[in-house]
Amino acid sequence: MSATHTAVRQRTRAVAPQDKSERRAAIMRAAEVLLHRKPLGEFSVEELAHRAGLAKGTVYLYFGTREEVLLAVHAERTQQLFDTIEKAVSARSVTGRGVARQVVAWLREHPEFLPLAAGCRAMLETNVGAQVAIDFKLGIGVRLSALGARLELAYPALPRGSGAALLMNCYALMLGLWQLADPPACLVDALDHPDLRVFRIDFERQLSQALVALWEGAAAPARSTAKKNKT
Amino acid sequence: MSATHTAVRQRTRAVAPQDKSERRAAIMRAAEVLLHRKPLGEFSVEELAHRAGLAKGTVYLYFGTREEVLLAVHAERTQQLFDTIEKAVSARSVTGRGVARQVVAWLREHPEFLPLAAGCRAMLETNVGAQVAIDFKLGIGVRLSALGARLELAYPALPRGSGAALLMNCYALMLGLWQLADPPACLVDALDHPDLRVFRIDFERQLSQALVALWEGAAAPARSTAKKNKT
DNA sequence: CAGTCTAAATGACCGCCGGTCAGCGGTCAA
DNA sequence: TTGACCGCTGACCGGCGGTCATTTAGACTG
Repeated sequence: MSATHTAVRQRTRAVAPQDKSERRAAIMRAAEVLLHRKPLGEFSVEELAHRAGLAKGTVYLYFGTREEVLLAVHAERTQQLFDTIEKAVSARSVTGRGVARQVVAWLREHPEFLPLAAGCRAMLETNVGAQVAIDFKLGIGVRLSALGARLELAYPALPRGSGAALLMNCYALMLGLWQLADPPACLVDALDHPDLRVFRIDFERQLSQALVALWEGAAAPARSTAKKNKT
Repeated sequence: MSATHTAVRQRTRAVAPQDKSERRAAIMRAAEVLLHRKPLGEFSVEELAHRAGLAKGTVYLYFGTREEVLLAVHAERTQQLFDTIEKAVSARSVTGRGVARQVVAWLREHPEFLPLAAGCRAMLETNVGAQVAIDFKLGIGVRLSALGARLELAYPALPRGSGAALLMNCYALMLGLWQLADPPACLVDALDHPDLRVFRIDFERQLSQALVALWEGAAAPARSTAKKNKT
């Protein structure tokens, strides 16, 4: 009775472990393309599968949930961002401004990064396996610690142990500033309104300036802080 | 044939404009309660309506979409946060540390604020009428400009016109730092892992310190910035 | 090369949820 | 009293994330 299944062309099968990881990677590539074309909210598994040349069910052989696909893509991109920062920090003389310029340039080349980053915590909270979430955070944590330490070496004014915290602050500022200032599509026409003028900021410029402030604030054990608590 | 409708208890009707706005407010109150109880991802209109003692369809008489309910609640809460900041800025002597302490205290009392704030941009982008989005931004923009101006008065070291930008930077940092550092439920057990130690930060402490750095960076026309571009 | 068997791939199907709308009945002016 | 207006309802719809019985590629054996 349930001969509902039609005859089907099946894709060549991924049997060897290497084939499988290639297929997994192919899905992630397709996801990236899709993220370029559509806003995050319209990212559907059906369309992802279609773009990857697979059936929807196949995607779920390689990823647990829709969010895990997105998280995997984001983890990869984040490592690339770390590469960029690492290169900048390894430059002759490290300044907040110099690093900021590199990061801002990288962001411009990867416009899909910030939307994903902004949705990241909600994904971790909502629909991602605990182990996947842990692995994601681990990948970032390891890199962040290492980069923090390297930063302290390259920039001796930094108090010992505060390198990673400085990086987190910078990342946080970047993420939050984008969420505040990047105008959603439905608002672009209205930005001329005088009371919306506040939001017409030069994202890259303001980000740079704020990063420099954080940078210098971390280097100089802040005056008004020093006298008070030092635990 | 379609006498599928059963006999029904109807709620007292909101006829007068005031009744209507009260009902609208009641829905928002119910939404707040729901946000206390459940994570944002599990916020369903069905349950919202039930908690408000209404049918699902009735909610859509007062709000256009699920996201518009959330946005309305968030707008209200944001105004409260502005009130807090305004009070802090009106204190005898304004310091970054003083304002930071007030804000952090307010955040602790309103734990549902940051998750909503983090989802805010995605909501504006995805499923909110253009006019609603504009009104939301307007409400914040007006307040932000005013508060920025007042901040410049209270804190003369600030360059003219940079008050609102400083506030935006502070808000951005707070928002981003929470997204980075506040552990999702599924990660709380794993935080003992050495490579996750980086994320075990004292949110309130790190936020305070970073805010102070931004504050002082804005007050002192940054050294390394001054010599370079000034457009 | 034919036969056998493992498991990769498929897509129809399920349940959930945001959103709709035809109909019910409370309210109030005439 | 009455009838029209309109606030409210909840069954229903469509879309989407996720499942799983079924199909069959293709590895392996003799």
